[in-house]
Amino acid sequence: MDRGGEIQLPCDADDVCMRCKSKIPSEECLTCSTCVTPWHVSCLRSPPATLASTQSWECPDCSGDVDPAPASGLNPNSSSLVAAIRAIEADASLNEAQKAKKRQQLVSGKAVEEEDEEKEKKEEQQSDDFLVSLRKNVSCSICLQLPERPVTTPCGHNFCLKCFQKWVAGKRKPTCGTCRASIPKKMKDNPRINSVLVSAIRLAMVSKSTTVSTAKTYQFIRNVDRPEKAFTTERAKKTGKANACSGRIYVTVPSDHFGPILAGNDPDRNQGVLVGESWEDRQECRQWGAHFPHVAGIGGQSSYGAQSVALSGGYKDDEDHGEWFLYTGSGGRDLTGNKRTNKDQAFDQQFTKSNAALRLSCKMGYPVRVVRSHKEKRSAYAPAEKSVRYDGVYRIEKCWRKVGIQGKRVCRYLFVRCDNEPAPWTSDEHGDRPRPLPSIPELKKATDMFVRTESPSWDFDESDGRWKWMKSPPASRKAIAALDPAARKAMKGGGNKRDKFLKEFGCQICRKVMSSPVTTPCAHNFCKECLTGKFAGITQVRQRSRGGRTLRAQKNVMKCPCCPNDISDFLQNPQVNRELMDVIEEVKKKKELEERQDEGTSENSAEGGNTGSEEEEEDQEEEEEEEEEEEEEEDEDEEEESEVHVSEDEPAAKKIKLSA
DNA sequence: CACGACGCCCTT
DNA sequence: AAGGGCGTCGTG
Repeated sequence: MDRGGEIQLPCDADDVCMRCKSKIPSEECLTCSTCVTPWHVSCLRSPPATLASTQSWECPDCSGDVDPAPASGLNPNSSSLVAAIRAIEADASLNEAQKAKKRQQLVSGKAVEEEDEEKEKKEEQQSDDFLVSLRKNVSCSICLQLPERPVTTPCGHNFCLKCFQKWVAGKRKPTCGTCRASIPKKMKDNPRINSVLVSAIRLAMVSKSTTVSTAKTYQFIRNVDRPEKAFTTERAKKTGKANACSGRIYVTVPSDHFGPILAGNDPDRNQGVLVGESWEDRQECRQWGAHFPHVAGIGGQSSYGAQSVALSGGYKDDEDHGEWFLYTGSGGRDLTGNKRTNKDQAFDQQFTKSNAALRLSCKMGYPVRVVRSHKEKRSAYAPAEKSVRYDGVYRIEKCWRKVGIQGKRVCRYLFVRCDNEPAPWTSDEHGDRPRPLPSIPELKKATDMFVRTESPSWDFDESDGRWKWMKSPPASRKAIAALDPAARKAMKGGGNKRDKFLKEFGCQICRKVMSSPVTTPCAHNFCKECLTGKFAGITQVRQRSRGGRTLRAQKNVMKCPCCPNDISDFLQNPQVNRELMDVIEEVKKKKELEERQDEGTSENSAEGGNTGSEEEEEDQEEEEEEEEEEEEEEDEDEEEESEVHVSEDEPAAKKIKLSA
């Protein structure tokens, strides 16, 4: 057989596995968590072993498992069925009923929802100008369709991944299908999805059906232009995480959200933030909304309440007993000299700022999220691994002040766990039950004692057997106010789809819309000038000499500004992605024209509004805020919201597929 | 707009 | 092992 059969291959745009050449029902597809490419489970040499691992599964291309498969590598049918069922079980976007239906379909050999296809076709016809220009300019020159899982060659041409792979398969010296330039071996063996193109296409597909885009997408929108991996400036990138840096917030809760983060607030995974989940560092923890401040230990507002605390070992007075702990307030430290922290307690703490916020949460009986860091060395309950872990919600039963270990007064809080999920350190199957308060010797010397008198907002419902909001949680004030000036500006002026669209084409160096875009083999996009400018004056090879003798020239490694890849070969002759450039130009032109005509945006007329784009945007904001408030009242099990988000992401990819 | 904050990496 | 030093973002 041909050599291509030995190489592990994904499914193509028609859901045909490129390895076994058979049409694969979606139940037997696994999607790579990195490149979002579908793969036929039973054609994988090493399919994920556990249920849990299917969720963060990486395809052979992304995980580097790219050796030729043994001839006997194909799995028999029975195991493919098992794998397919596993895949269904792992699909977090499905509820139990939907899973059951899928399993049934799988066994009976039937599938596919026809109505959806109809609907999507209709939407296809009302395609807006983005799509038109996308289709016209950015198409795969092999299949002439919008590229599915687009890859960009160093010569600046775009293809579907599958088309590209078919094109280069078996060729010893492959050349570009468009311009005949030779394709480097690395690109041939390991093409990378051009994610900028992906999201641009997605955005375009989504933008024409956003009339349903509702409430919770707001916070999501706010963050789309931020990097997934946290970094900001070149310097920050260079110094890694030495300096706190910005990154996308993955959840749709505002920073003043109280209580657990539910599945409906988690558009990416649709599972919420689970007790026991952990992250590399505070920054990553922040990105999942468990604890927003990336340095401070208390997340909260003095006149509103505290939403979360971190136990990181920074305050010696902390005393951790797992289900309950004594927490120390913030401040009282000398931070002169540009310090972020200081172990010495220099002054008395007061019930102000975040300390007041905690006291308010105590008074109201709000649930407070708790994260524990590995840096807390003295606690038996802190995670052993280098991580920050979400441990569920606690209530503050009382607070006071005392003279701390270092001789200054500190604020003190008694936290008692009240979560419906068991704590990470127990083997219990159930969460907490109301428990008697522990006796605390230090209370004898306490001053400024405060105990909650009113009934708590978050309490145990005996009839339900679970903790829930007994009074509605405080309405979020952050949905609008939390917008940083830049994002706010973007919402107002650039909130329309065209501007968002242009943002997708931002240079990773100058952050502006790319002038002449180039795409590296590692699939990162830059203005040509920005990229070449970065390496100006650096020669490809370095001449070395010693004692008057000339030594062998050494190659200079040139790292991609976005990843560790060496792009020195690409830099010898970086080609502008003309197709991408044409799209950008076209969108820009249209935008200018519109601005000159001073009319409201014409797309999205399904809403029936003749309002200008700005007004429309503002209206949406208000609507969304209201929904936000009402939503909070609902119980944990409610998952209406989830579909909204799924429709924001999933079908977008699907639609692209259908159109191809 | 100034500044605080239970971080994080690097150098000594 | 300890300490210097700094991008950030929310708070007030």
